[in-house]
Amino acid sequence: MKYETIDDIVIVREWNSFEIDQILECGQCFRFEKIETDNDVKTYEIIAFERVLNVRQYADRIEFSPCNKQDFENIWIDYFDLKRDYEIIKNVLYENDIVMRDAIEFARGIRILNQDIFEVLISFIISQNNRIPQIKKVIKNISMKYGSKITDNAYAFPTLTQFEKATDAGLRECKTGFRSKYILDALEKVDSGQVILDKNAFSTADEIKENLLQIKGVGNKVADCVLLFGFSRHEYFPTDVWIKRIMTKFYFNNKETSQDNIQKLANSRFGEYAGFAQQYLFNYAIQFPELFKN
DNA sequence: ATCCAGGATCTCC
DNA sequence: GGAGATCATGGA
Repeated sequence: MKYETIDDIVIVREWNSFEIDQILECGQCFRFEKIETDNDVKTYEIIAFERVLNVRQYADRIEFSPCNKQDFENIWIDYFDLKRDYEIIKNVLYENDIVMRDAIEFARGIRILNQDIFEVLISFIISQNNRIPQIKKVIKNISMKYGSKITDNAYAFPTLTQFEKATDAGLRECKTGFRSKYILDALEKVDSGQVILDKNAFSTADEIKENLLQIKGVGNKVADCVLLFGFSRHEYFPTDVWIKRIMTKFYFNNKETSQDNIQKLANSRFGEYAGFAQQYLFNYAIQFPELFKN
């Protein structure tokens, strides 16, 4: 990947497996806005790591702005997972798997973002029994209420310290609903050190998961999302209703099966790339909901 | 109006 | 250890 810096714009001219609309709209993150998409350029605005980033993708270049060289190298290369070769992953997942082939071909430009762990934790607590547009609204409400103002209309996701003034009533004003008590429990346990959101604090991913599961409102699926999207544990395969539907239909001959069987199949078939497979499949499933209507 | 959503928990058996 | 109700909120 080659890039250069002009004023406050970083321009990438060579890349593979990067389509900004697919990366953001595939359900892994919530703090973005589509500015425009036409034939020449796709423009999105992202809020992450206390910054607002504008991404403009043309046929021959991708522009990141405002962005200096340091931020690009210290933050965004990791955030967009730009050092990983997704062609290798896709080739492995392709083998002997016509379903994965279709899912990947449908969105070859997906990448798994490396997001802030704390933000991922709170965001996916909010995601339970909820819809993506509503999740985005709630997170935006929370950021406006407790987070720092970055620009005129962009607020950073609150830090743990900023969340200290959060109350049940305050969170409910942000439309968190019944999840407010779960958020408060997460905040308390992270603050006390009972739950540790540090990539280096545990030797195995299963220990991280055990640690996360102590939080009231964090179950198997939310924990797996935090592991995959926050802790960069790409072998985890978050199994929500959509994954259940698409796995049941295409890998279990449309016959209902247990969560455990789905996990086992994902592990044996996708292995260390299960998390990537999950994102291709999830994205594929939500784009064709009519496939799963009985 | 009724149903359901990137689930988890509680209750009951 | 599985099945069913419940949890806010809002869009279809």
